[in-house]
Amino acid sequence: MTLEDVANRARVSTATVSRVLNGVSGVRAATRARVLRAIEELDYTPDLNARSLAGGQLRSLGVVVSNIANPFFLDIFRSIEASARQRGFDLIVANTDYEPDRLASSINTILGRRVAGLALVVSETVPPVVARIAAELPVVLYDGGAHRLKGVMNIRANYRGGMHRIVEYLCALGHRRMAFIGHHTRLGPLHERRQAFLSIAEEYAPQVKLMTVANVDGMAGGQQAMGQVLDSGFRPTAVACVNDLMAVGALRELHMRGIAVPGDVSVTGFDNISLAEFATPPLTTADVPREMIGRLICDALVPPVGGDGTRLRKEIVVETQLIVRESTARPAARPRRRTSSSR
Amino acid sequence: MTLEDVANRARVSTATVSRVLNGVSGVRAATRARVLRAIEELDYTPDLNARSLAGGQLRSLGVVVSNIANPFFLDIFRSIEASARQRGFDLIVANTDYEPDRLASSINTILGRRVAGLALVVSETVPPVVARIAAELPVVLYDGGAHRLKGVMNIRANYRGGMHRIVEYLCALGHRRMAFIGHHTRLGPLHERRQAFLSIAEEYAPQVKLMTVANVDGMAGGQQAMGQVLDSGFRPTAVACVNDLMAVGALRELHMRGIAVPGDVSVTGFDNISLAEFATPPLTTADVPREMIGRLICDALVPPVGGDGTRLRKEIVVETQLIVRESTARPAARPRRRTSSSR
DNA sequence: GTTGAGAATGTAAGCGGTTCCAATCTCTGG
DNA sequence: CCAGAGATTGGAACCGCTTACATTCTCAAC
Repeated sequence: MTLEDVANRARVSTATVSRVLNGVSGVRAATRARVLRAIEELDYTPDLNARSLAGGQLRSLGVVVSNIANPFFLDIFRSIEASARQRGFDLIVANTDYEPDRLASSINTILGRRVAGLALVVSETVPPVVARIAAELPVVLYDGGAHRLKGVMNIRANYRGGMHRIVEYLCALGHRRMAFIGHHTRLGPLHERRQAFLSIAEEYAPQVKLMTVANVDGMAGGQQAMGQVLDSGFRPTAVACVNDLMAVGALRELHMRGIAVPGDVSVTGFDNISLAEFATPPLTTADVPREMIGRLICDALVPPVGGDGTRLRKEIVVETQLIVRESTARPAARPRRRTSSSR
Repeated sequence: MTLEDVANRARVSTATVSRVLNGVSGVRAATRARVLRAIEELDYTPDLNARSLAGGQLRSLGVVVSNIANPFFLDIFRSIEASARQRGFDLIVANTDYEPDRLASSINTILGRRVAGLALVVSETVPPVVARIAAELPVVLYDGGAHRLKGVMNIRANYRGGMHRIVEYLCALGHRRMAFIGHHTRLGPLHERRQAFLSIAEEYAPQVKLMTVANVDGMAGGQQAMGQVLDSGFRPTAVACVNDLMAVGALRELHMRGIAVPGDVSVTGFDNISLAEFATPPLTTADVPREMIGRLICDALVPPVGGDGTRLRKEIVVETQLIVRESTARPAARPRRRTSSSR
């Protein structure tokens, strides 16, 4: 089924069919109806490849995510999709599994499809080639870390602030021995997050004892990391995890070892994925407004219907919000040791 | 950057560049090298649209899933992606949220991109139009229910068998009052699953007491459904859920009401998503080999490198496996009521 | 009935590849 | 040294659609 078939059936030229298809004004109502009927009867589907080749409006956006299995990324993806669909765009996704190499090749594949815009929702540091790409089409980077690329809009959550609130909260509860569980800490943005924990913890409680462990993302990674902490002999009263998924894994390990949460150890996550609420116990975490982020990304990529005079904003920082649930509490009442011996 | 730019730089014709790009034999090594260098220097990316328009090899597959937020579908998707990537194919996804209308439009969008094959991993009943599509390209349907469409290969898990094992197991433990929690039971395949539970339970324990509740997919849906069961006054000793995600939601509700699992109530899931293992308590469930399913789907869609004489098999049924964890146990020792009164 | 502006529709040139077929090379054997 | 088979490479048509430009209609005003 091609445009020509439709044109023949409707006894018009392909140009007219194209006009009808694209809602261009200047087609007589009767003609339009005839064309629409022909389209209907032949149930014709335009070839999107030919369309974008021919220079029609690009109607799709590219999205690259680090780990689609992590609900955090998935939620953002879904939010972008919802916004995009509303504007008549569809999405092309690629997943990198945190491998910088795959980031580059994914970007190429997507670019090969001539998308209208590109969203990089990744925790890897993006290659410099992105700056060149940004000259040709709108590019939005989520969580790109400090690297500020020319022409690339940066959206990020204030992780430092969120972590600040979490650590502050834990300290206020009385915790002094803490551990941090993360993954892929060699990757820029993720490393940064660990640093944030360290510096904030240090600032808040100079006498704090710390340990950080890294592993792979996911529940299994969190469980394993928690095991490492416990096996090391270090007995933190609180464990902060880089995300909720790992926190759930940590909870499991604690549960299996008969360590009560929050009785013996408090655990915190980050992101506030829906699972956080369904964990046992429900996780104290920092909410990252993924829905809003997805919307912002889409807004940035789709040329707004109004004037195009407005250039992209350089950076948008989204705030997080501390969500206190039941995985955190005051530490067990034994840290008096030092105090009592001094009296 | 177009083919022509590369051709000029390498001092050859576009035809030759194309041959190099597609690995067609019959290009002198020296020429090939020259072309490759030009490609490198210009860092040229072929326009996939133009390529598929021109009738080159189609290098992408379309996948439609019902609910990408459900890890079950996500896992299958990822498995397909892994297999596809290995063969040099990439994926175009669409999500229907269980809405039959969106199924139709998703299929159109994907077809608009001229994919090499189409996988429908959906719980909705597929529209008859699919049969027509199947005449043009390979189509695989997962979980398509009873509707056997001409030319469409059907892959499905033996849900009935899995449910059989679950119910059998629960009955063997001594359960007689059971509930079933599902979602979207008006959709064919999902309805079938509920029926399977009903008929099997009936067969196994004629005196069984049953209740079935339906809601939306997801943890929240499971929690709500569990609430409905309890509010109704019915006190089952075992609750079977249509999938793990809903089971986790059910667990949460039980936990909040102070009902012990498996002490007071046993709970089972289905699918064996990774979360099942991390739930509290870990879920007894039926493992559906998603990895294998994804591979089978990909194998069916990608024309095997060997002879093409082999036509698609009509149907493949994948077996499930009972995974016993800690969410199930014998019912509390009070169901003697009837027996004791008769003595 | 003409005329002419503006509306409606048709014509045809690409968009960036692939591939059939023809043209040109490269060699081997006579 | 030349013919001719086989290996390389170039030329150009075409894939399905959009769009600038040309052509044809329509109809009000003269």
